[in-house]
Amino acid sequence: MLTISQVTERTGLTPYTLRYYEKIGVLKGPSRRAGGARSYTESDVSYIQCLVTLKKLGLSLEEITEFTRDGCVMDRIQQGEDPDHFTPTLNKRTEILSKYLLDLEAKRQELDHMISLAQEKLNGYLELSKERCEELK
Amino acid sequence: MLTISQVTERTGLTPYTLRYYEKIGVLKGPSRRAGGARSYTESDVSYIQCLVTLKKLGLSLEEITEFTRDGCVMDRIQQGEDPDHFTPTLNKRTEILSKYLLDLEAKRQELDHMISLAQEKLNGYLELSKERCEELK
DNA sequence: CCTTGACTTCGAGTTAGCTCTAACTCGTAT
DNA sequence: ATACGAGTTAGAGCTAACTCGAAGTCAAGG
Repeated sequence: MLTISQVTERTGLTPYTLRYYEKIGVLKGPSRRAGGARSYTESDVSYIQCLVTLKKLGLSLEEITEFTRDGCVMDRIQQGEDPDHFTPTLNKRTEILSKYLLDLEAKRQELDHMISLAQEKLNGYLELSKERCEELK
Repeated sequence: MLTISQVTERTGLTPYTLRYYEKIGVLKGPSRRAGGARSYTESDVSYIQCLVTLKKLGLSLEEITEFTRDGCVMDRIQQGEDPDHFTPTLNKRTEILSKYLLDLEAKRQELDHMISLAQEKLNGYLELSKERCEELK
């Protein structure tokens, strides 16, 4: 069980931010130790790390909440909870997740495009530098 | 030559946003037609589209300004401007661009990781659905 | 017992990035 | 001529996402 400051070390978020995320419902409140201090599990940490990555990729907290709501269900089923409880919404959730995947893949295409543009420009620079060197001989 | 509303159609930005970007220096002011209305070129549009992509990938306006400052120099050299004028800062710019590329590639790795996580979860759902179907027979 | 340090809540303040309103100026169609 | 639609500026207002300060609680060490 980890304290809030141990979680900040592992995730790069500040304690302010962690408490803020909890307040607005992006994170569920972790268990508490005697005295009321937050006590995080390893699984909490990996969820937060996932959240941080999605943030870096430009998703808003609202989108993250929307998308990761899904993950939980899967985890709960895998941890042995009765799948019948979730069946009614299973198709809906599969649909959301597929949409999420498509979004990610679109993002990857754009990113690949940016990378090749940047590479092109960089090659231009390097060629120019080479020419400059040749001239000096 | 395009009006501001034609540019909004092509880029998805609002006229408010375009003028705002100009005010804070993310975009250079385009030429004007008689009466003072902004008049954009095709090259302006593709620059703005590039900016929008970088935004979607989570870069701040400040980072975008920092990174794309570079592109201009290259374009100006390719358009025949004297490269000697830029030589003093050429190495510096190559360095910035390389860093930019590394950032993009790191982002791509994170994205790939997210994609495979999502795919895994989706497969979990699909398998579960399949099992459910089998049971019904 | 008392200090220290890491936690707690609550609520106010800050920054980035828009978003809109008001008041105005054009060019074109009726 | 006048009304309309699309543009203009300056500046106020708004939302998301933190960020911090104040005041308090608790557990362990001297």
